[in-house]
Amino acid sequence: MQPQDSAARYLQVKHFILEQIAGGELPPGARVPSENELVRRLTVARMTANRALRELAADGVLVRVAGVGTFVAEQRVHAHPLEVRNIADEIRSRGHTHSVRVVALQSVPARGAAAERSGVRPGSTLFYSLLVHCEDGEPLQVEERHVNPQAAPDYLQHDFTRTTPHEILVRAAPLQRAEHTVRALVPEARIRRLLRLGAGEAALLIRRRTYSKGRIASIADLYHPGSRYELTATI
Amino acid sequence: MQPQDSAARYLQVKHFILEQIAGGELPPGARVPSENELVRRLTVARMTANRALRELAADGVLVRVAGVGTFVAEQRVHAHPLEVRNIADEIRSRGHTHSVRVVALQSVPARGAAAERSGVRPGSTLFYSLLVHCEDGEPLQVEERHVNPQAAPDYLQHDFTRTTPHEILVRAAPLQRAEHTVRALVPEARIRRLLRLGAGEAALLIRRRTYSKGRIASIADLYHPGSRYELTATI
DNA sequence: AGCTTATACCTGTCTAGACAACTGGCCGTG
DNA sequence: CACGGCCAGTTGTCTAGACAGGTATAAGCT
Repeated sequence: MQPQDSAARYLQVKHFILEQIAGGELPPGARVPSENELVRRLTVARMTANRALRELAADGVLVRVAGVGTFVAEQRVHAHPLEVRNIADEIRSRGHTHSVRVVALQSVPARGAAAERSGVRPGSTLFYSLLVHCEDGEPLQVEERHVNPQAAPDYLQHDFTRTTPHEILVRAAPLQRAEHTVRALVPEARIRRLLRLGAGEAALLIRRRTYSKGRIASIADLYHPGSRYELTATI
Repeated sequence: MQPQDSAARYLQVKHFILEQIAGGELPPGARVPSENELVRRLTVARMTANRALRELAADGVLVRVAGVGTFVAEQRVHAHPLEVRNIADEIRSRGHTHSVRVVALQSVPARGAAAERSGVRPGSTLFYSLLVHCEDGEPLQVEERHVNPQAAPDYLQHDFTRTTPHEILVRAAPLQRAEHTVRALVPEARIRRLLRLGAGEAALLIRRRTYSKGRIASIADLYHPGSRYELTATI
């Protein structure tokens, strides 16, 4: 078993490909280096390159055609399963650019529904952030989040255009469990404007509650435009 | 490339395991033959056995622990994050009464989008059902379903007020896999009326594709009122 | 008894080589 | 020009062997 800092070779190959997709050197439809090419360039065995490409194909990142080659998959319009995965990776894995707009970032007193849902006593302080994640400039997710200060004391100090809230939380404390609730709704005007939705358009809301050390670490309301986002899961 | 009728060895190994799970010889939690055991019993290379077990683990069928062994995962199909439970069970488990109204039940020619999604050739026959599931008389789900006749030849003969389509399909043929797609939308008038939704209300659409014997067995579009239904998942 | 060590077994990974099957293009033939 | 065959490149798979690292158990020592 390789230690974390020197990842397995097949993971290095996967990252080699994924980074080129994220960086735009490999746009959708582009031909990916063949297995033998990877063998030469990365000095690995063909089986290792094969495993990397095969797994990326299984994830839908690549498309392989026997006898022809391996190509970057055309943009999948849908998301991956309901795993705890951040939207930035999801967008980048489609080869698109991810950008964030920070609408609000502050500490707020816990009160009313938010306090009740967070499980903290009313009056205590919560961190609050409201971000808009865009794919190629188009808003794809509004992330409204309340964070338990005990789970990430330096939450407000981060630059959210560089790291996502989820990454910060994961780094601060291991997340044990996540509860998801998925609903369809026609959002209030505030959310609608941020997502640039029409008046009658529906949104998909994923409310994600993450737990760390037995306490609620964060509650995130993730709004997505119903017309441009869908969740997929395979059992 | 092996021809279809003599599957690849690693697929044979996967089937060898899957059949023992399906047959009950390997209940959840049971220890699966180790890689070396499979090498001896099935006369394959260890890499081949390794790939089979690794893929089954990636699918969540097995759980592997380095240094210990490989085991059948606990409750597979019924505990997946996005498991969409039988709506009848779900309603009854809340202590409410479940009732069904059969709006349509017929065989239809496969054409257009439905044919394409089903993977059957245009012109062949599909079974079609349109049901409304109610909780205490209130519509909670519109179930629009296309069924592959090969998966359940006697589909149209059943009394859907007593058994649900899903139960019939499970009984007719073991379901291998299900794909779910979740979307939010403001439904067309036809669905809106069946759900007794207001003009601007959102609906949660779950499209469920089930596979049996490698073929699509059924495609179901499940519409739910956004205001009264939500999907929950724990990871 | 309690602790340490050796050991057998397990998964995880990597390698080098091999053969099969598919694809596209090149080239010669009719 | 049309057709068929050859060929290089690619993916798909399988093998036998190797080493690393984790885990549980048994043996041995204090």
